[in-house]
Amino acid sequence: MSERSQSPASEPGKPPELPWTRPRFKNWLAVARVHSLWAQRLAAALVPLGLRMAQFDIMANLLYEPGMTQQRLAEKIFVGRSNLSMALPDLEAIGWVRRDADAEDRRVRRLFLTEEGTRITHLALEEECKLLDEMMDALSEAECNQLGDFMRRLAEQLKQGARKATP
Amino acid sequence: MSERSQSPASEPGKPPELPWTRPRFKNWLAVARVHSLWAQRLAAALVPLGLRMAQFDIMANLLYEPGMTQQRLAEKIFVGRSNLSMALPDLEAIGWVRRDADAEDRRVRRLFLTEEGTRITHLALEEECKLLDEMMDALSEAECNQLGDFMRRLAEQLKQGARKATP
DNA sequence: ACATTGTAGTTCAAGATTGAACAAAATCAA
DNA sequence: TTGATTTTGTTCAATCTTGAACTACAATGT
Repeated sequence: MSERSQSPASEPGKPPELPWTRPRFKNWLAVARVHSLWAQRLAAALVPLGLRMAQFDIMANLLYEPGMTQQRLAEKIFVGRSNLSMALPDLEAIGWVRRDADAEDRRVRRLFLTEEGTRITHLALEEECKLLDEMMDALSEAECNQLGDFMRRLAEQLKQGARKATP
Repeated sequence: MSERSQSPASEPGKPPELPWTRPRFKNWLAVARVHSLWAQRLAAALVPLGLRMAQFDIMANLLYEPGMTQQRLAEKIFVGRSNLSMALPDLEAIGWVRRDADAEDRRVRRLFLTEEGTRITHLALEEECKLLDEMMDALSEAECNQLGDFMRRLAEQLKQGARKATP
């Protein structure tokens, strides 16, 4: 397993080696850069729809899985529960999201898109797909799938490590 | 070029197709997920050093390229100039960063890590590399390099598109 | 020289995001 | 039942981030 072939850990005495020469570091940097660029482009594309990124994230996930609790949604979009407690009232006020009481568990609020919310979310997803197609034209279909494969493996590995750190 | 093979754009009348079935969409989602997971893990690893992510981003870049102007640094880390105007005084007060006047251009402030700032940044980079090695063990060296290649191509493509949109 | 234009950095107000402390409801253990 | 624990969501204060308006300086054109 753990090859650790690319880790010339800094030895005592010598000046610590900078990581920018290491392939893993450089390659991961490229991931971070694309993510940032993408976030900017997407956010700009959503402005005409009056949507902010955080709102889009919420609404897209509600379209995909209606009736989620806030707890579950927060986990899915990697955000604190308090975040949703702050954001959802706004989306409710705009009229894009409904929060229904749960019959079984009175603590829970079930989240749904309204009709208008659904419409906007579809529009936003269309914009995202346009941008995505533009960007992904740089890769063949096989390469794109490989990218996905790599990323799913990295996510798996990260979650493993998290389990190890929090037993 | 532009194949656009994976875009079944929603036709009028039919219910719009959800993008989660599309390979490009799913694969990109995996990228976003890994990025979020990574950000969380890294932020947690920096807490013991008393560093926040935004600060680490600044300091790592100053270690890599000392003497940058705020303008240039802002571009490199994809934040607004005002962001740095807010963050840098804190780093100065802590004593991790210096802002020197430029002899040639009196508008400019040249940014440098202090000795202590350099030390902390090296420690933080070591932590990052540890996490990175842990995560990247999921990929072979060749796969890791392929990932980097894909990402650099995506970044290039995105910047192309940005030029088209802002001529 | 002087006016115009462009660039570097700051300030400020508005909006996001977070963690900690909290209340309400459910669950579990006697 | 009662009491302890866990889970769900909210509130609040602190921190982050941003865009627009602003100051100060530099570069350019005439």
